[in-house]
Amino acid sequence: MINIPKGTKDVLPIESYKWQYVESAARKVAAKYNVKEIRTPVFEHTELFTRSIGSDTDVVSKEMYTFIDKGDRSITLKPEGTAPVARCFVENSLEQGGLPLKMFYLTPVFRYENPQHGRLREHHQFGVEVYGSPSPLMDAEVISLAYDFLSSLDIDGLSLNLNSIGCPECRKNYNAALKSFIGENLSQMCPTCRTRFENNPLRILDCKVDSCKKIVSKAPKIIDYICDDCRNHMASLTGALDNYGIKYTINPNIVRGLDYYTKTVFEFVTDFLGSQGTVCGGGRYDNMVESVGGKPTPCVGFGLGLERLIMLLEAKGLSTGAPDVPDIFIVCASKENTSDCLKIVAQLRQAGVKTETDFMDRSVKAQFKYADKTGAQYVAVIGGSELTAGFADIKKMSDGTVTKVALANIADFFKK
RNA sequence: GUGGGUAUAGCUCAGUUGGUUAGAGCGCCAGAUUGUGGCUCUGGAGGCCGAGAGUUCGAAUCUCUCUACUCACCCCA
Repeated sequence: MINIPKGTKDVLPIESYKWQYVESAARKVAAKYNVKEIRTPVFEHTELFTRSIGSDTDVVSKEMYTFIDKGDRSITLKPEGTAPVARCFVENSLEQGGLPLKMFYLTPVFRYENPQHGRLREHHQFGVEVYGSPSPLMDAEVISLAYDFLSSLDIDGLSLNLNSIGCPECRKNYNAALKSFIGENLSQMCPTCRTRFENNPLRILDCKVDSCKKIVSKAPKIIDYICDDCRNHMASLTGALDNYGIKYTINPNIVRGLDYYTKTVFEFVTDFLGSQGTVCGGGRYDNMVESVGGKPTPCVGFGLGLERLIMLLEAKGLSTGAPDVPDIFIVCASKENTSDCLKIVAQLRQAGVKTETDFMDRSVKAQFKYADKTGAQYVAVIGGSELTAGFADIKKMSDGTVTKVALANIADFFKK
């Protein structure tokens, strides 16, 4: 037997309705905010991710599904949704369509990680990306969209953590402060961090080596180093969130694992999912478009994990939608009537009635049992007597009541 | 990458101090008088007991190795 690859999951027929439920909720909220869908390929040139996400990040340095294709190109399965959108934006000069440009995607993403509860090698994200507006009010718009989406699924009690990691200017100051602090202890740091010290000091903050963590815990905090502009940006954002009535917590420890973030970063976190509590994470990335070769364009967005979202709905006992069921199941009384029954089935379907019937040569009783299992709302037995009389009894399965309906009018019965 | 836990029917699990043809519940299929579901009853199908090696007269059970799954660190969604 060939098994499913590690860290991936099938969505079975019996549970696919849950996905349709959250995906349709996502599309609904996107429409409400005038956000248009964008679809990009599952794979991209590897360089897109190394340049935008940052080659020192965990995602790029050890979690990418990268391979050489038959044309000798280095290809990578998308490890996140933001960079491909930036590539698409630049490649198609989407700024010419007028800014801001608001986009969303529903996409699989791939990271070579060690799977655990709420963490997979392939997972799916609902993401929103807004291009062109530097305004903190747009940050608030994006956060409020995410909040709106979660609320539309009746999710409450998530905490919104907010932080600013500054612009390149304050990052420069902070890096200097960090470097002078780390510099004194550099000899005690791991080799990787010594490289980071030169290339990307900020990355040292989430090193997992114990000795490094110990030193880092005493390091200066970035939020104490952001410039007036960034400070004001944060203030306007929090003011807007107050206006919307969205509660938040300033959490100076959020340093996202993707290098492209600037200024605002945020996470919606739950304590219902064990250690994988982040359901939605995002922020502003004003330099990303430039890093993939476009004109400087401010952007803000988020990614939201659908697997975690569905797990959360289930953990909280909230609705995950309901499977689609047939309106009517046609039970064929005997083999001689099969073609007449199928004719009726075809007519009903043509009229838009969700219709099911038996294809297993079952007895009438067994057909009924099966009809019940499909969740069909109504069942009609059709055989010789019905065909000659031109009428059939339509049985409502929930209470057993029966209505006599002309065979020609069954479709009308469902038009109410 | 580093730890811990678990591997027996489609699913959830029993399996006693190693002892013949490996069990239950649920699910599936078929019946309970001739064309009517849910409840009940009866019967049936379905397992190389994760893989390999070892100990033993004999291993689902004991030992070792491997693999998979799972949870956690970390990171992320």
